[in-house]
Amino acid sequence: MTNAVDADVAAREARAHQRSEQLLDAAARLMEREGSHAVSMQALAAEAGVSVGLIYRYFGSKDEILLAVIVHVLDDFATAVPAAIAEVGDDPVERLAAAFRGYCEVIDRHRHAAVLTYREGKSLSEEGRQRIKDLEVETTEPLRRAIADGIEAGALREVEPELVSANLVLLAHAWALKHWYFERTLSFDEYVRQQFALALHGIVNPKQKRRYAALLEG
Amino acid sequence: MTNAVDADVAAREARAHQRSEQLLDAAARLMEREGSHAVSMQALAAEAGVSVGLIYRYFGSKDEILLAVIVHVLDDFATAVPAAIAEVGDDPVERLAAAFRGYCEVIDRHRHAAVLTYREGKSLSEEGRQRIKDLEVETTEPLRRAIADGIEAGALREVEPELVSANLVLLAHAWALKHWYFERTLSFDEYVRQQFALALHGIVNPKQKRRYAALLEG
Amino acid sequence: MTNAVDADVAAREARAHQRSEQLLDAAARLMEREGSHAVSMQALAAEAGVSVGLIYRYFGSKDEILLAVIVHVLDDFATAVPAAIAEVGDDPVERLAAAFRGYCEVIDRHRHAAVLTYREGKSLSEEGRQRIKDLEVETTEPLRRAIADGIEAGALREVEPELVSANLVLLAHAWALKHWYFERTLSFDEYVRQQFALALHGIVNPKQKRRYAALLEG
Amino acid sequence: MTNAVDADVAAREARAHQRSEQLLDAAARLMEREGSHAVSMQALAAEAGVSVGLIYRYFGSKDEILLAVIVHVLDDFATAVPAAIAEVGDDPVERLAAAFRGYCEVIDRHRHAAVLTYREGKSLSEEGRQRIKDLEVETTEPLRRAIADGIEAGALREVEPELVSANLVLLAHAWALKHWYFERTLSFDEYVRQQFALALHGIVNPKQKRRYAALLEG
DNA sequence: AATGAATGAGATTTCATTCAT
DNA sequence: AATGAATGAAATCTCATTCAT
Repeated sequence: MTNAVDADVAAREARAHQRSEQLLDAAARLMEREGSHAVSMQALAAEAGVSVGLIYRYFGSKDEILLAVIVHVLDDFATAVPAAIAEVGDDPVERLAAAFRGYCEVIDRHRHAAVLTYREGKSLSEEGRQRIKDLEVETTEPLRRAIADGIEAGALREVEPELVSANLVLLAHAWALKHWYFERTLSFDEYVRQQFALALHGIVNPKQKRRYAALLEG
Repeated sequence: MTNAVDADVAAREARAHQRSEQLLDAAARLMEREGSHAVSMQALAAEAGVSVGLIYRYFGSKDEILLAVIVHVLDDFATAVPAAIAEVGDDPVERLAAAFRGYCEVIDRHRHAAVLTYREGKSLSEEGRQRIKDLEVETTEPLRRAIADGIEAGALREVEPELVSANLVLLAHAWALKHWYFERTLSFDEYVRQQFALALHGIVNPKQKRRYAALLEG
Repeated sequence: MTNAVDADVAAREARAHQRSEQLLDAAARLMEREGSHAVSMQALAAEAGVSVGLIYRYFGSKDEILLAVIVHVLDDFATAVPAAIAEVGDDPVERLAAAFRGYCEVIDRHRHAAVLTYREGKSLSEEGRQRIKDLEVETTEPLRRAIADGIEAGALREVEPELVSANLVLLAHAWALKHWYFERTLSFDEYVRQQFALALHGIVNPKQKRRYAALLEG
Repeated sequence: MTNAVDADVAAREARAHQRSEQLLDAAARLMEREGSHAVSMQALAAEAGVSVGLIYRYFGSKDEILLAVIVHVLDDFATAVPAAIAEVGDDPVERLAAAFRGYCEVIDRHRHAAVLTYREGKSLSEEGRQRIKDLEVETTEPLRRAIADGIEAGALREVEPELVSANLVLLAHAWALKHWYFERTLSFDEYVRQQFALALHGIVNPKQKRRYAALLEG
């Protein structure tokens, strides 16, 4: 008996989760197509093929949806970046390259949603803003770590990991922020390679340049 | 007779220009204080000390004001960056440093308005969007030029001026975009120097490093 | 066969009655806790521990529930007031006192629901409004009767039983209507005694004052 | 010049006041006709013959309108009751009678709005609720005062002025609350006289009954 | 040239009611 | 008999824009 009830609860939760995803997907699609300012509840309902009222069963307010979209992206970072790092060897610079590429790929997947972080936080609750900041710090940790490791291993100069990782994140975001500009001359792959090469030139230990020649060429 | 009419026209245009400035200033102040989402026509009128109706005598619509604010910032670039360059000598790297600093200073002056460029342009007319893009290209020209000169002079490596200048612009904008993050650890001066040092490391011709030691140290 | 069917019908009706009670209790609890404006169907379902859908099996609409809550209070009067009277002797004034106290006790039991009677009846059906009025007349009958008896017995002055009973009902309701005011200075018992004393002073036959001295003192 | 500006400001304020009155009148009319639950912003706008948006120039929210309607009634008490008292002589009982009649007349003028005070205060701000309570205390002061004077002068028994005045207020409100009931048998004048007579019987000093025979007869 | 009252469309949010399971 | 997801109308409130003065 208990099992049956448990199963019911589980099934319900699964459906609820599915709905949430459906709504977040619709929100992302809508931003993609109409721009992120065009996400009205009516439009979202229409895009998701549900009624306005239903959205409020899954999200308490419009801001909550905005927050969820952002968190969704940040969650993707939290999963994808470590996974990308895990695929390469122990070399800290290669790990950094993998992390940067992973970061860029997530941005590319959520090009319009990714920009939301830069929206003025007035609409977000203080709590939501804090959560985002925490997640941002958390998701950039792999970058900072790889940089710090690289410095310790003598592969990189004595740079400020905080600043350098922030810059790399910014370069990743730039693919979304200035997409109209970059896409005219660069493919995604070229963008990633060239930007990383340029950044690496800025931080690599000059004595190790030969070792990272491939990465430095872009 | 004609002269009198001409004088009238000139006077009128002068007043009109003054009014525009007054309104754009008010808009900037408002964004600074309340965030750029809080700029309603009513709030703008109150801030500028005029009536709502009057605003429509000088701007056809709210979007036109948005456009004007952005153009205003871009105009500041067009004036200030060349001026900054003119103050230093002929060395292309020093010119680049001056240009970057000039760019950052403009951003710092219009911290909230500067972010508007990244706003999705759906609300802007196609014409307006094009104008902004043209101006952006124009205002970044000094950076591109300094980089190209630096390469030609052998001070810089053979990098892509388009990409590098775009990155420098991005770093300047980052002072506005991620201000909450950077201001915790860096003053404006430190930000400018450290970012430029890092960027310069990425593009300087290794053989010229000694010459630019001061700039490279940040 | 018929008997079996009858038994079924009886069982069903019993269950239905139980459910109704459960829902009305939940409604009362909800009003008590959140105020009577906060009774939404969803909240009611949650409070009663049933589904929204189920409520519609027992009540055709929200207004029907409102009506039922009111009727429930009035039913309590219909039961409790005669019972209170039955506990005292034959003296009409003592019967009146008992009736008033009984009336007040019902109000105190349903403090929030009692106020609903004063809600504007636009939401109630004409039929429902009529039913409430009829029940109100019916439940105040014991008061009227006691007053009439008191007059006939010479214990009370020649007052208008209609008006006096209406006033006593009002004083009972006032315990709910102005509870925030009275509870600051009076306990329920004090309220009942003092109000009745005051009212009795207004209607007692002066020549019988000594006889009712205890009640007149409050 | 200053005078002209002052005149402008004064004229504007006068118009604004007129608008407020117009809106409050419309709200009162609407309650009268449709019941106080039917006052939606749309309906109010339609009734007042203005647009929805305009209402928000004069009142910050719907609750503010509700509050203003209530305050309007209470203000009427504050004016009318002392005026009514001023018309009669020095006798405290006659003053009390005048006050009660004044109170009832205000209620009769705002029959539907008067009931709003009994609405659950959840919708009112804490500040608004406090203001109402303060005004209620203030407007009932003349009644309390007359009663206290009557006791001191030996015209009334030693009753509790707080309780008795609350009851008189309640009787006045009852004309609105139970209008459907009383209007079947009593005119407004009869209602006022009979209720006051009854109440006076409850509080008059028995030795002074002859003196107030007229008032005691209703 | 200037005002600001007035408009009304549109945004977010709630909730009584229905219906497939 | 019971569920609760889903609906959609209606409510409150905002704000770009217009227009009489």
